[in-house]
Amino acid sequence: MDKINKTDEELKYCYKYPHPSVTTDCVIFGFDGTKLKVLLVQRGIEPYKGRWAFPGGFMNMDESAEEGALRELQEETGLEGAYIRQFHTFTAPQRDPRERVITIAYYALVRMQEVKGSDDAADARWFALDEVPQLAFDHDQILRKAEQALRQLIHFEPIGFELLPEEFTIKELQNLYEAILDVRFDRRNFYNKMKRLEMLEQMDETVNPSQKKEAFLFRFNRAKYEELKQKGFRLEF
Amino acid sequence: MDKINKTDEELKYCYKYPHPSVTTDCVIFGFDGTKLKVLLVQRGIEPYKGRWAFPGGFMNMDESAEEGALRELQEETGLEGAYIRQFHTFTAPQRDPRERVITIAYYALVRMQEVKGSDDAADARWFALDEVPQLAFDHDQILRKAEQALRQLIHFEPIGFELLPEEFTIKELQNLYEAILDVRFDRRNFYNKMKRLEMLEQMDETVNPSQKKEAFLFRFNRAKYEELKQKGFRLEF
DNA sequence: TCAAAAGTGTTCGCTATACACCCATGG
DNA sequence: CCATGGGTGTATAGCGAACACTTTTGA
Repeated sequence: MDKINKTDEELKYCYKYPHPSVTTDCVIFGFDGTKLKVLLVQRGIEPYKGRWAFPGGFMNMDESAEEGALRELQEETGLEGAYIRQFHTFTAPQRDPRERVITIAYYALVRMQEVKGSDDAADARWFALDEVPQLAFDHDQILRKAEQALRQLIHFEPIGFELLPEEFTIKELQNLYEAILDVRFDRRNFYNKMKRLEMLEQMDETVNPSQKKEAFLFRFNRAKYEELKQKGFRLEF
Repeated sequence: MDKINKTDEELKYCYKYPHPSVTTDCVIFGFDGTKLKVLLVQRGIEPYKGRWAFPGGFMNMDESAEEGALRELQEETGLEGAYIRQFHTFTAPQRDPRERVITIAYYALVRMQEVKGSDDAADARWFALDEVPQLAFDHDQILRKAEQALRQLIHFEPIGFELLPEEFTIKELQNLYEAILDVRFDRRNFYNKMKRLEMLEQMDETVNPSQKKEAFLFRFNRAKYEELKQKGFRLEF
């Protein structure tokens, strides 16, 4: 169960009662314009060597869990100050076969375009949500909980801000909502709703590659959103 | 900062790197028919001796955080198998002046009537939400976060089940929703909405003490609720 | 010239909201 | 007999859901 004595190592941090190790793990969500994706890293060591897992690591004693998660995220993706959110702490006694480890799990919403070493890196890769392989440890469970949490948050916050590029088409926005909520919307109703809400600002540029017809680009009107939210409004679908 | 050497104690649990202590704390919500309340205990020892705080304690190495929280809850209130839910883990490095302690926070929804040693116990007392004094540690912050989490959950789950007695009046149900969401509803619209949803089962008994007119008692029709939920329905206000 | 994608309405039914009336009870 | 609280109904505005027409462009 718990290894009290580790042979031939320096064991200089001693306590009267046993303490678990504490890690942070980060489910990094991205959006490619069509599908929701997560960034996984392949484990190079046992246990679960070769399996994919979420990036994460031990929390330092002089940082909060959030600071730790942001540090790990920076190390993995190069992103500074990404949008992250704590959603659950996983504590099953046997979740790590080596010793007692609890993990404080965060999810991050990032723009895939801004993440270095994307699709082709050997040890870090984006996976579409429906193509995620079996993961290390209890990370399957962590992913399910992260999806749930994301689905909840979207009812209260305009998450699109963080996952989409500055400028995007209405169709991309709709794809995003459909991917997160796993539903289908009527194209025209979605458009009408967005227009009524007045949260989108239409750009002059209409460029859109590789389609039949050119599409307008939009950007979020964050000020307008904050104003609506203040008045007790909630973004709902 | 971190005490590596505690004098004249047995320090038999040793690690290569420092480990934080891990506790669970539980925000226990109750409802008296009018106001939302929380159960606090008064600290008998330093630090923060005399201050009120949420019940909680160290997580054992052979139990999950949830089991730990349930155990603490049972010890404090005598309640078995209460409805609890993890909502956040608090990790600020200095949140405990003695040593590094992180706490996994839960809230519990209980029926005040079923909790022993209620309003008059010396070291445990119910406080209305707007009468909570300044708390120990970072528990003020924990309370705010718990309220937020409760307010979120009420949009997706019929929390009334857990906080109200088996039988209740419509007015009590309305008071509960108003207390949690901090809004006011029109009495007649609330009644109509409940009627349309068909989630309430009217009892024959109409007893209601100390009022001008007798009021009907209702109970939740849990089966009906589950059925609606299955069809993608969400309880909203 | 045809298929596919995008911009823009219109209609209808339901629900949220505002509001009114009657009944019972205790002072 | 009136003030208070509780049960029940009705009218209206606005939103969600279903649905249609036009335009552009590449094959």
